[in-house]
Amino acid sequence: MPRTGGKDLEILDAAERAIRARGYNAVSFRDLAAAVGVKSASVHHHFPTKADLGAAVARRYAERFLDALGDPGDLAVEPHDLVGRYVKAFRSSLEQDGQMCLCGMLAAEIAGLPDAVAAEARRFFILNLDWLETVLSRGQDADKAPDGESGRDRALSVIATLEGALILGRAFGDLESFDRAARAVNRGVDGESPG
Amino acid sequence: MPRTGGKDLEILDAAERAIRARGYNAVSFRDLAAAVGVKSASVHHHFPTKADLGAAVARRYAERFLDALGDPGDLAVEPHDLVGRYVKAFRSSLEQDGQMCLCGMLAAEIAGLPDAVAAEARRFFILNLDWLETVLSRGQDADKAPDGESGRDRALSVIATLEGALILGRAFGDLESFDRAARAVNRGVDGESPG
DNA sequence: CATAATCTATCTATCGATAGGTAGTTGATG
DNA sequence: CATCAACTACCTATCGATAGATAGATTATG
Repeated sequence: MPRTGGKDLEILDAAERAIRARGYNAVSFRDLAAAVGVKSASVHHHFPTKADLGAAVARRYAERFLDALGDPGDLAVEPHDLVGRYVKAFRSSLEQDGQMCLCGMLAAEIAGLPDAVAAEARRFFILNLDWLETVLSRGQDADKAPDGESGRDRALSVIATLEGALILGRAFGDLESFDRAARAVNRGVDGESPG
Repeated sequence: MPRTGGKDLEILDAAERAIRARGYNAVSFRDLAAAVGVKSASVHHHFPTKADLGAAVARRYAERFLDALGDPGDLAVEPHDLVGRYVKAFRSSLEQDGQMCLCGMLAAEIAGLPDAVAAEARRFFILNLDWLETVLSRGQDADKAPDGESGRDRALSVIATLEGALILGRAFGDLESFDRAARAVNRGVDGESPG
């Protein structure tokens, strides 16, 4: 077997976990090396610079995240359920040791990041907006958006609410704050004239 | 005159600016000292430890932020206008060199912060939720919330959306992303059955 | 044997923090 | 008014720890 380098993945896992917990600038090669059970020089062997490592972590994260969401145009799944899946993807961040969304964290720190890392973070949001816009455009039969708000606008507000809900969940250290903040997302999608 | 120590304020200003731009862990005493025109030892004279400085920055930020919002129970101002003022307070962050909300940044990094700093960040959100809940309870005449959603829930979603909108605005480096994401906040407050 | 992976050892730069000293101001005492 | 103690705000110099990164030797693998 060609062996796809299990250590690479171990390092990426450790780096992702550390960045999501404490931020890019609070992560060191020595910490990661200790977590994986090697010396820091070995981490440099797999990822020459910290920017290389950070960009690789962000790229893998975005890819995995989008894969888990599935096809936004899948007619076998209702838009409502796809949005529910989307909310759940964010919620699962918090469930794992109260972690942030990796790219939400990176975007907050963006002014202090290497260009390559910042670019990957931006890419994550572009891909997410595209996915959400596709889903939301299916759910709206034109009469659902009489206020001139575009699907892109709704996609932006959905992502914003969920990233912010993660921040609140972390600040208060609970899942309930996230759930209560994120409730508005479902309401906005199911249709908003109750009476 | 007792001289209220103008240098303290200069240091707090520089620290707030740096943390909001790049995060707590990307800020050093030497950077701040250089920005203010003194040596790093002098910064320690005013704020003995980094935790002291971080907590002082967060406390002042929360106080100033709440002061700017004014009285949430002021009957001379419509709830709609108070929420508009709230959105504007967040938007002004982005207008100043694309900065994050200080406490949004701290909450994201919270797992890597000294306890005293984390506590101040939490306090910011408590105070904001209280303010918003007061405003939103005025705007709802019960028939506006038939879905069993509490004022606290709405307050959580408003803050979440705005913190997330700042993240998007930073990721894309523009004000438009923020404005489009934040539009949902105004819609949710003005009432949501367009007719 | 050749290559990949890991090690030891070390470099330079910077981190937060401290020690000790020097002006300049303030306030009380004689 | 003159002197002295106390305090404030800086400074220089340095500490031990850690940062990212590199060189070169060693080990393991195919």
